[in-house]
Amino acid sequence: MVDEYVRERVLEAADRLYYARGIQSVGMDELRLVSGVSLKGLYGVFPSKAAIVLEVLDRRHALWTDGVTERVSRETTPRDKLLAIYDFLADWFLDDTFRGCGFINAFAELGSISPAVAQRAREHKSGFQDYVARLVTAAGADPALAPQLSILAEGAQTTAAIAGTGEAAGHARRAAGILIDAAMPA
Amino acid sequence: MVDEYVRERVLEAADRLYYARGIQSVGMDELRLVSGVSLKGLYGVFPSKAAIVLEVLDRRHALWTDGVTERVSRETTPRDKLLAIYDFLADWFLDDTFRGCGFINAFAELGSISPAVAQRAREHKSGFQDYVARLVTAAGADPALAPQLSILAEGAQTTAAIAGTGEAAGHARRAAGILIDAAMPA
DNA sequence: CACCCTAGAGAACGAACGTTCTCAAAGCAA
DNA sequence: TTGCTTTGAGAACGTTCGTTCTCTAGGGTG
Repeated sequence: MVDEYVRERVLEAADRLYYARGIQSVGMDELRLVSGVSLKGLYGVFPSKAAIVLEVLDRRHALWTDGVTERVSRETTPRDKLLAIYDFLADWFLDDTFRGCGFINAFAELGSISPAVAQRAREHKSGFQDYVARLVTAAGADPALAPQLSILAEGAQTTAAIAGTGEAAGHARRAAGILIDAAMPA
Repeated sequence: MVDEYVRERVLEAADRLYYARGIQSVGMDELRLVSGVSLKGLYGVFPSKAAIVLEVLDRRHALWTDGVTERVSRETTPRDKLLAIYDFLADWFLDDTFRGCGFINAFAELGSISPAVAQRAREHKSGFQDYVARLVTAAGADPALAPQLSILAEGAQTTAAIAGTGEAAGHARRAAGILIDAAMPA
């Protein structure tokens, strides 16, 4: 299907632009320019900018989930799997396109005026929290560890974004190690 | 000075509107309506919307700093002072106007297109991190504890904002207690 | 009362936005 | 070639924004 190819080109360009500069700061004309798809083409495949935004978020959620699970799966022990989350973050923070969590950014920008955007952000975050909770359960640790590790990951992302440096990943990783040790059975 | 009164009325209304709905979503006309200051009056006291945004951020930084230090000062032991940060957050999260950290939100919305906004966000965060570091030093704990506690506070704010609930404060507080114990001399 | 200065209401302006429309070029079928 | 359909470039439309301008009403001062 040629439509699928056009869709992907648009979504890839939209994700890059929206993430780098904010959603409201990027107009349809610039998306046309960068994606190479004419305005008529854009509106032939998507009904509106709002629909593109939601699909971009869905796509980004899938990329994030794949990236984290892939990195975690490379470790063998339950403890290392939990810590791998912060290794994944460390790598991400070094990417010079890194500008924080796209869902936090989208929520900050549109969460209060677009219920659909707010819902995607909530689903993204609760999905991650559930994933961490499953890793914690598999590790046989106190379930209370899960939200603590999630909050550390969350805080590392915004701290790194605003500071413009990646150190937060290491700080969060060390804190996670201590919390894991405190929550794991001897 | 009557100008000072007008300024404060404008800044208070702007802060409330920008925080609740995002900066770009609030026009000067609505600010006129809510503040009760005419457009001519607005532009008589502020040169532009961008200037209002920066002053709103400065004002919000002062309010945050005052609120945290006041809450911390009510505790006596170094350990309780550190934990008081999360008690302050817990109260804030219960406020039904709570919508996350205004600096994270402003950074997400404008950080990449307004260097001045990005700078205020960085200054706000590094100011808080320095404050936590001073409390950690006063407690005689390992300095590495400071960024860990800052990241927990950061993560609690965004987690609470997106989830729409305040539980994150308690989770962060419990994690902080464990990290403090691990970093304090016996 | 007459005068002047101020200040508010709101029109006006130029730019930018999301979305739709026009029109000419291009591809394809016969 | 001729005719039909599709497509892209970009003009156009209606709205909204930040900012400025106009005009008028009101209030203080002589």
